[in-house]
Amino acid sequence: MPELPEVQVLVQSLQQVLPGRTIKKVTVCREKSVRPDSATAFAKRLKGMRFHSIERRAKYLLFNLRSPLESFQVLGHLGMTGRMFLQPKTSERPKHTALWMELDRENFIFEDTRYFGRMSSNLDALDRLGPEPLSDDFELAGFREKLKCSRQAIKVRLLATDLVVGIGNIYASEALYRSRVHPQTPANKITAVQARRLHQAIRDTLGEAIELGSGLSLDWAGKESRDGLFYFGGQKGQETDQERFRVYGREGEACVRCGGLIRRLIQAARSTFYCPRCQKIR
DNA sequence: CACCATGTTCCTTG
DNA sequence: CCAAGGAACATGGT
Repeated sequence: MPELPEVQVLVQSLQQVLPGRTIKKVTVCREKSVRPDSATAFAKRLKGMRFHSIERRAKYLLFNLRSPLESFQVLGHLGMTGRMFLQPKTSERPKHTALWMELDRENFIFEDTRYFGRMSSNLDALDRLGPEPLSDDFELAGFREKLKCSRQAIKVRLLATDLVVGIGNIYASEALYRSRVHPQTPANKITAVQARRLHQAIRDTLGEAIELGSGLSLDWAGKESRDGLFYFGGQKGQETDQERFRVYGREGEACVRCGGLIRRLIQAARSTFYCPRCQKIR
């Protein structure tokens, strides 16, 4: 479900419903979904803790937990297919529930079909992250400097987490299209003008997606097979990916800017979508 | 059966 | 040694 905007919207939603609630019990259904902690130690450590607040860093959710005796953070990552939501205690848990927490009247569910996601009380993953794209730490000057250090195609660079965090396969194509930069441009060949446009396009693309997602009502019961949130459409009758994305998933369709045909190519074993007429190399 | 899929890490290749 | 490319993780949809 997630790239940065989807995680941000989820964090905002959880922040509305979790603070103040106590974890009565943690059940780990899939041991590998708690890494690198031992699942039993993780469950034991969380029992009795209370949610204080939830934050986001890159695509990680950070749960601030407190008790009269201690306070610590737990990290969550949704991988490709993770979802988190509250469910009435009487509801049937999803088939691919990775772990669940018993709260008061409801259960907190971490469901993850492909099990690439995880939860952990080990925060080491946060150490190696680049700047947040929507914060002041994401400076144009630094962005340009880092681009100079690699000949890798810009699309592939955007997916690494050292240049800037939070951009995934969908928004990489979208941001490049907006800034009219060809996805195969070597990073060190990006001009000053292109870098400025791309820097702005990254912020605009992610920011607008968060705004859109923040306005959708959520399906907290987790009944929708698609998603309780807004990735790939959210609720029926709402805006779907077909309206949200300008190039992603639109191979063969007409570019809304120039009418040319959107093309798909493979970079680092993943699809990239772009308009060959709008996005020229150099 | 084929191919595709929102993320990240690790191993191999050149 | 380094950068870049690709496989792996696991499950499902079309």
